[in-house]
Amino acid sequence: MPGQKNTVVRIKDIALKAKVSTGTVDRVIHNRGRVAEDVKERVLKILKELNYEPNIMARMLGSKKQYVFAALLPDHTYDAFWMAPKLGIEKAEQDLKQYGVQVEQYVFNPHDPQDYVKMATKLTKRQPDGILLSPIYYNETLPFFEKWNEAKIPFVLFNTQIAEYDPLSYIGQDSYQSGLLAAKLVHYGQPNPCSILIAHIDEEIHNAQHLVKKEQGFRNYFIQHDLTHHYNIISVELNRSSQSGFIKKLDEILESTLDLKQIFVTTSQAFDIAKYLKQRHVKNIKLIGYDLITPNLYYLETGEISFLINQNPKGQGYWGIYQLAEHLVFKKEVPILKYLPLDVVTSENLNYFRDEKDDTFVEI
Amino acid sequence: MPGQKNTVVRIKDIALKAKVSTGTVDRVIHNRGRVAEDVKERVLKILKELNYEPNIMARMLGSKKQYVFAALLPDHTYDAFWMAPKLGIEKAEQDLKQYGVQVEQYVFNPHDPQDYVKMATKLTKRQPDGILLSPIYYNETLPFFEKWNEAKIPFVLFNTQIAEYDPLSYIGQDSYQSGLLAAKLVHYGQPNPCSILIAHIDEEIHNAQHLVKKEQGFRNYFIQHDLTHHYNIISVELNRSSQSGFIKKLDEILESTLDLKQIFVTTSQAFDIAKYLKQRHVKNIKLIGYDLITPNLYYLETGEISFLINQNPKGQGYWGIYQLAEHLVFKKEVPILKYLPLDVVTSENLNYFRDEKDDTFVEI
DNA sequence: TTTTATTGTGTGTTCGCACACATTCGATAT
DNA sequence: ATATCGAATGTGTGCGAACACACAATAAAA
Repeated sequence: MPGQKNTVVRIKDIALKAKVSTGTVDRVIHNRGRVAEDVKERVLKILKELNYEPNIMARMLGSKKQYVFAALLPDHTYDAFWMAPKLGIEKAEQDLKQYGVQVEQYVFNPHDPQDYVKMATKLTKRQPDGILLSPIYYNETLPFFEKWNEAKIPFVLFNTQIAEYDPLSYIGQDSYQSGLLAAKLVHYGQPNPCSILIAHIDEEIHNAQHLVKKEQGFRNYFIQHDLTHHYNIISVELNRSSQSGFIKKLDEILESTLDLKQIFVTTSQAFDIAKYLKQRHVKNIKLIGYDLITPNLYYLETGEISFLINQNPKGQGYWGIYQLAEHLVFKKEVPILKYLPLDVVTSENLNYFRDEKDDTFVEI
Repeated sequence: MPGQKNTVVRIKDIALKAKVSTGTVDRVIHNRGRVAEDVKERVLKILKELNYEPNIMARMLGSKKQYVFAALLPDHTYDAFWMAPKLGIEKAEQDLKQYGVQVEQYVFNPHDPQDYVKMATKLTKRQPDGILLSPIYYNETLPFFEKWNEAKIPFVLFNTQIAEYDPLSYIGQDSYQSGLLAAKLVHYGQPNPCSILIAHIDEEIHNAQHLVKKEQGFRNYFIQHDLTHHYNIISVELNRSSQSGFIKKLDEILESTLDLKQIFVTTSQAFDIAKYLKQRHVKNIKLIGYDLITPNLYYLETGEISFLINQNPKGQGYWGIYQLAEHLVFKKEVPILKYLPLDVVTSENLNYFRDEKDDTFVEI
């Protein structure tokens, strides 16, 4: 690499060349003022000339600045899905501990918007240096975005995207694209005409917008590939609050749709349909769902579920916190939008995706 | 987490508690000797008790030790596959630069064992602190393993595994498992009886052992699922050195196997079969292959290739170097065997796996 | 016994940066 | 003219670990 000095440039070197003290250079670098305009110019010029890059190690060591990040996320005792982000957040905290990063978790009842607001308020009072949240309540969230913008506290969204305000970044999946992917898998496994069911289960828990996009993607695959006249795609919203209602509804669909060959579950509750199919001894209907939660994995192993699309929830938590650190601690630029890979998981490659011990292996 | 102190433990704290000086603690930590046995025990105990973890920043700053790693890998101009590991290695070098890590690449002509030995010799002369290599020539490699063991230079293998000697770790995929995965995909897309072709192309370039394991995994899937009487699985070795011979062989197979519905290509040359199928206007044969190289991606987009299994070659390079750093720089324990995830790639989720810019997103 | 290794232990300096504090200098006010 | 103030600049210390060195105590060799 041309022009690249192999001797590392230090503040001292800059000071020497600019004929000032290190203190002055320091003031210029951190823009702390109290430097004559001409001197500042001179130092800035040399800084650029020598391509000065601060030594991160020394910087960290010197300033004992502590960073407090706050994470706002649903309580995993209500929905097991949220266990993974929590683990990711904690892993990130562990990795970043030595850089003075500390993460406080604010968990709320995902069924209760009031609780969401309450915890968000509490979090805001704490005045953290950065915020990570899954903004599952749209309207309730917006006022906080304004507050945080005013207070210049960067926030990162995960799992649920709200595009109206500009977060530092969004970490999650492209729901539309994941619908397309699911459709591809369905189509690949079912090349002949048939009926396909899209099932949204317990939609009010996760943000409904996700599910809509998944369905759009799914349906558009068939439109784009000019397959609409071969496939009869129906969609249904199911609710598990009443177990008998849930089963009755499914019974109805199966009775009225004799050529039903595939079910695409847009949430992580595929296992409930799998259970139903097993009970009814239905063998010829294939199932695709989301998320590697335990009951899903069981049916993936037994074959009731063909594929699970991994939303990498642990990674969402991990990278969310990591983004904040990249921005605040390492002062790097971070991408505004970051979609995580859409992992196709079967019982054959499951091992590499499930959360084993401290596995940090990864795609780069 | 119970028992977790939130105050960071320093050498000073250990020294205080053990009623010795920091120098003594330092000697114990680095096992430099010159410490009375009983004192050593005491310090060690307290070290463990307080769960001491050295401050990386301070460690790096204090010792300006530079690490030289050497990477031995095939020249990507002979086989595009090797571009990705190279990029991964360079990315790791970039990430680790600030910790004083420097990587030297030794590239060889993958068709020439002599060149392999020549570069390995050159590398060995350099006496690097750590070595990363893809040992594609078994016999030629063993003597070097001995030399490196003697010189106590840790080495990491990637892509090709040699189990006889004990490397610091192996980074790559589980070929057998990837065969199973491919079989699952084939079976899912072709539930009805048919013939299936396993094609090994240009096998002498990559290590043949890989391909054998892939085939084993593939065939065993059908055995395990008691499907052998439904499927006729044939395998063939193709060589592209003669284009006409390549085509002739395929013509023969297609003529003699009328119910051929799926082809599983165990190498990254699926695109060549795809090209053939397109030329012959064969529409009803599905194709599964490996690796996201450009020609494969083209046929993945156009639909000739159904799935590609991503071997994550960039990740192999990246994590290989990273493992060395974990061991030598960060003094962490590293897993001996590290299998990278088996990614199922279609045109719908391709974007998240192909190497875009600086993407560092990942599963954790 | 004195000298010389050997072992055990403590002290001090260094790394590059951040930040608190000290100093200089000129301008204005008294 | 001298005190006062504030802007501009310099100096000094600490962060935590690594490592060189100093010194003490003891053991071995003279």
